[in-house]
Amino acid sequence: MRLACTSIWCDRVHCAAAAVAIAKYMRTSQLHLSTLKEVPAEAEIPSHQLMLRAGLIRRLSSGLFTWMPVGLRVLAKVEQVVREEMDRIGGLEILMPTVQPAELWHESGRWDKYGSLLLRMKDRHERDFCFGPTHEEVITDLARRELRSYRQLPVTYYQIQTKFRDEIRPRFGVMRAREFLMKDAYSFHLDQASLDATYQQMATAYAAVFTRLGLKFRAVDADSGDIGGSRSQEFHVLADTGEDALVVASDGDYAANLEAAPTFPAAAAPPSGNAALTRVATPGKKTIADVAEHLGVAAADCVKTLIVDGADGPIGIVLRGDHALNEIKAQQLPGVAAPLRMASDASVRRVTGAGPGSVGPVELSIPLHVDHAAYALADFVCGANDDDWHLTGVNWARDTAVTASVDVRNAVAGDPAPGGAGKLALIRGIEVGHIFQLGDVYTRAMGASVQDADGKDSVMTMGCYGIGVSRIVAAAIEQCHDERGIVWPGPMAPWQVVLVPINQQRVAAVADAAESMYQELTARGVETLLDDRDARPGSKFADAELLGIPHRVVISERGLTAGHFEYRARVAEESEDLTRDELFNRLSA
RNA sequence: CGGGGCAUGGCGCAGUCUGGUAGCGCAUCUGCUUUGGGAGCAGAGGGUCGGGAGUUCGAAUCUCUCUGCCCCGACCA
Repeated sequence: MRLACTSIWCDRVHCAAAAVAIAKYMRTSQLHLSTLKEVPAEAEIPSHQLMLRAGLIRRLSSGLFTWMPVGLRVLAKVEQVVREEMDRIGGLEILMPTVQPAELWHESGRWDKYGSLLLRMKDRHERDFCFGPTHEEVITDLARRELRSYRQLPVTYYQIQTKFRDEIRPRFGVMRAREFLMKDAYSFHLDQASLDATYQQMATAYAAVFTRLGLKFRAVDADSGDIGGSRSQEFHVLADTGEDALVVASDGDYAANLEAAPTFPAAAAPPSGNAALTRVATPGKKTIADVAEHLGVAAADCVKTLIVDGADGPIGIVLRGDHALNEIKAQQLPGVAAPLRMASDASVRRVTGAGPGSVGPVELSIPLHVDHAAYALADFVCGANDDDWHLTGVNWARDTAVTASVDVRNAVAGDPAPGGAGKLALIRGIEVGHIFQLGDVYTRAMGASVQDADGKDSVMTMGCYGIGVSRIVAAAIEQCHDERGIVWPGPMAPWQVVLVPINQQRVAAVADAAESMYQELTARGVETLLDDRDARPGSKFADAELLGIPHRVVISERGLTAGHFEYRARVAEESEDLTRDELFNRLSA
């Protein structure tokens, strides 16, 4: 859901520093490379392990990381691609403060709503501030001061800056850090049509960013979450280790985050079974798996009844035994409390007469929401509202008062896709971008309006658009690595080429040839790393592969004698011998 | 927030059960040799064993406490 990544200060000054860094450290002897053979114990997933092993980042504290020179080069490249694509669609780059006054958050109502994700602090005058986790309040404040006329609209501001979110559980290195680098953009409009147009431009720009970076990605329908507003889409880098489950249609281009994927009723009315309603003893069987095994039926022939808190007392939600509750859908159901809370065991017992594990929809007097798939069952099994007893042969029409069903479960593979676009498949992704149409949630709360053509005040409508810049770095590694290390897509690689002279400390011809090639490639604008360390070839090769540099050129005495250089792509299994001209052609391509 | 685990040199670990004054591999430094897949030999430096308190003649080891980090969970009906 949330964007998260890690952190560096990044304003224009910083970017200038990064550019200097890019120009300067090109020889490994100057670079203070510190690669590790062994995996640090703290790292669990490949990207985190490799970022530590390759010396891209160092941890300061939980969820806080220092970007080391090589990592910063990669981060700066991602940042620059994002900046160029924002500029291309007319975004205006600004830089807002990271520290924000509480007053603005009171105006939007989020000071209380945002909870402990917000890092709060006081200044010397005991005034409340927070470290910005996002900037809707600040930008809306800016917009209401700066924007006077509809003639100034639409406008899109963006910044690339450090965010801090006090995550419940930071993990996976910069993948879900507390401090991270984010590009956040905000657009302001007079009407919905204008917002639609910018939103669509932004979607196109995001696709351009991820395409340019060389990543496999997918745009998916999404829930808007805490930030508010209506329409939203997420951009996910596809990787099996991704934290988010996505559904994609077999036909067409429909895709959605699992939490936002609708499911549909199989039929208008439930089938009528003919089994007799029977009470069966299920001593000690609390879970669907236990009950199904005990009775020798499939989990899909059972229903489970969850009791959740509601505004006017507990509410039941009924699902097919093998299906999972979708919390976002659940908390949008009439009467259900948001955020979703499971009822206490005591209140479950009070309203059902049984403890959790023996609850069912038959003769249950509280409001019930029954999922479409559960409603499509006949002769099913459910709890009897009596401890250690279940019912079999249950049928909705005959045995309950339920006459309708709702969508409250997670989709599963094989479910029909919306609009008849075939079946859904499940894949995994890492959320690296999210675009929202906020409407007037913030502009209305904070009084951001302009004069329209009729000279009347008109509340602006708003969109917001985020990219997790630092998370992209980790996501790219997660998507693209092998047992030897990182395999950067070219546009993200810290260098395009690494030159590995062998025995250059002793063979002057090798050192000279390497230096000459280094100078020429650099002059041609090819980002080249010269491994001039007095190290054995094996360790240079291992580092080049760990660092994931796309192209490697070996300069050796025997190669020079034979008139060739050994070239090998990071993704290739074999090397090939090329002449100097062939090599330059290859590397310039 | 709940549960679990861990904390010993820069990194990875052993030693803790059964108390006796700290060890291995990698890395680092010096010298010699070596040079096409993370070199060999010889030598060296580096740790008040996360902090504090306690028990004991004696604590990395036992007790209490604090802190930090990691993992799992927050669908259970």
